[in-house]
Amino acid sequence: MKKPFYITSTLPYVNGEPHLGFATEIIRADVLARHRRQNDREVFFNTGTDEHGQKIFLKAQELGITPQELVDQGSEKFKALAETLNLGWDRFIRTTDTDHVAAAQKFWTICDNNGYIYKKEYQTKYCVGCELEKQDSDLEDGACPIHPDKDLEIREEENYFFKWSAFEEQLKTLYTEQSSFVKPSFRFNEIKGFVEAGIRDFSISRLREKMSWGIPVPGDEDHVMYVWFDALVDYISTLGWGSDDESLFDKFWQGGEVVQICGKDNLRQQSAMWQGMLMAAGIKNSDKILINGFINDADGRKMSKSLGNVIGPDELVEKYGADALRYYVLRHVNNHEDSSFSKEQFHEAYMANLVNGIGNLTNRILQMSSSYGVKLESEPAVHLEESLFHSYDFNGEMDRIWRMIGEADQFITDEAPFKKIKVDEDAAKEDLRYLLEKLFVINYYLAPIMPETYGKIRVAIEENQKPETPLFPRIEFGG
RNA sequence: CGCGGAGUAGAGAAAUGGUAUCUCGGGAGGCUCAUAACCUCCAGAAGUUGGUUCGAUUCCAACCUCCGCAACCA
Repeated sequence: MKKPFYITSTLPYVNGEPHLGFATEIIRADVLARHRRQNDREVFFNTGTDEHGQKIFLKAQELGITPQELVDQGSEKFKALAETLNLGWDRFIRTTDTDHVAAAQKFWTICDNNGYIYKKEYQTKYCVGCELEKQDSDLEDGACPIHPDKDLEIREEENYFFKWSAFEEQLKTLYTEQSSFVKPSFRFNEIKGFVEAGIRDFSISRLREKMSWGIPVPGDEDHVMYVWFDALVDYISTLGWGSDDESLFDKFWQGGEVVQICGKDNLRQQSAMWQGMLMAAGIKNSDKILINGFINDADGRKMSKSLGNVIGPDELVEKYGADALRYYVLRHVNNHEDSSFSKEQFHEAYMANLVNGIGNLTNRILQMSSSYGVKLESEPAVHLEESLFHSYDFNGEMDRIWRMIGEADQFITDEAPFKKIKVDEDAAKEDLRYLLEKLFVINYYLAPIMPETYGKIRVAIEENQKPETPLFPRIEFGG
């Protein structure tokens, strides 16, 4: 019996547009889910939206709508990715879902009962110019960058704190025992260094009178939970943890292999904060945290609205199709490092590897096999264990598959069955049988990556007919 | 001396203590099954300065340049 496989993306904060970075994260999660299913494992693939907190609260005020209306609209944009990117998740959880709210409160209560939550005075820095609290990271030279001439007010309030520092040793032990807990290793080193430097308890509540858009703290009506404490619990609440039926939680979290994928900005939250929270609640830790890099523009600058250099997944999918974007983020977005992105690069990769690569190869093989009357008699063996997706090497697996495509192209040139057919029909047919088998195998490996293309090639082989319309049509570059 | 990462053909990437590989782009040729696709060949690269070594792109040191993080962030 193979171990069940649990994969979750982060829950993007609903106050934003889906961008290429998140598209990469969730496509990779989807590919892993499909790949593990292909390997006969039971899979639970989780995603959703993170919907509480101050930013939502303020934005809703600004728009003159309720926070609930705002998050209802926002979560639809992320839900739509299922169709845009062809994703097959098992649950799209919203942190405003009633079962999640109940689970988050239960999680709080357990941590509290175990002695890991306490109340303490908390100092905040408040800029009277902005009329907002400021984090240290918002400040420049200890002053608000927008109002550097105004002094910051120090305000005190009582907050609940999570006793994260109690888990410093346990976290170190976790990192020692699970030697590849965080991938890649340089990110693992980063978080180890962070924890070894000493961790501080963090605030996990906000005063309701100041910011009411959060999950109520159990037993204290004056406070709501800080958004991170609530949101991270989604990874288990989605499985029914804390509900009447914990069977999915037992199967996929307790009894399964738990993999989380996130961007590098989430390293700390996923691999240290959340792990500490799990320890506090007495729940098993995750098994692996995969950390992606960022996607920047062609000049290496962060994509942002203010720079006007944002390229969204929607426009790419509209022009090139979901499979093309899925292909691109797996092969040309670096497994771990930051990557640059431009429409030119994308177009180039599409033309070279999809149009001229797998698309053209499919046509040349099926053109010959159908006209020579050679059909695939039986399905060849596929060695699924060779896939590098087992070890989360997206780029490597893609290169491996495209090497096979190149070999098939070269075989056609070298053996020239289109010439042979005139002088040695049997030999030519033998070549075609080999090529059909090769195409079948390649296609099998492509299945988790490009589900739509996989289906088309499968039909083409079965019917022994080249696709009526090209798998990947030639497209003029523009826009 | 806050912590960390990265510098490889025109562009993007990879591997490696001993001939530096791949993709795109440039040049030449071949082929005609294929979506002007495919195949072959050619030109073109290790930031700087030292050190270790028979030999360094690889290991070490310094410097230069770029980029993250520093408790909100894919």
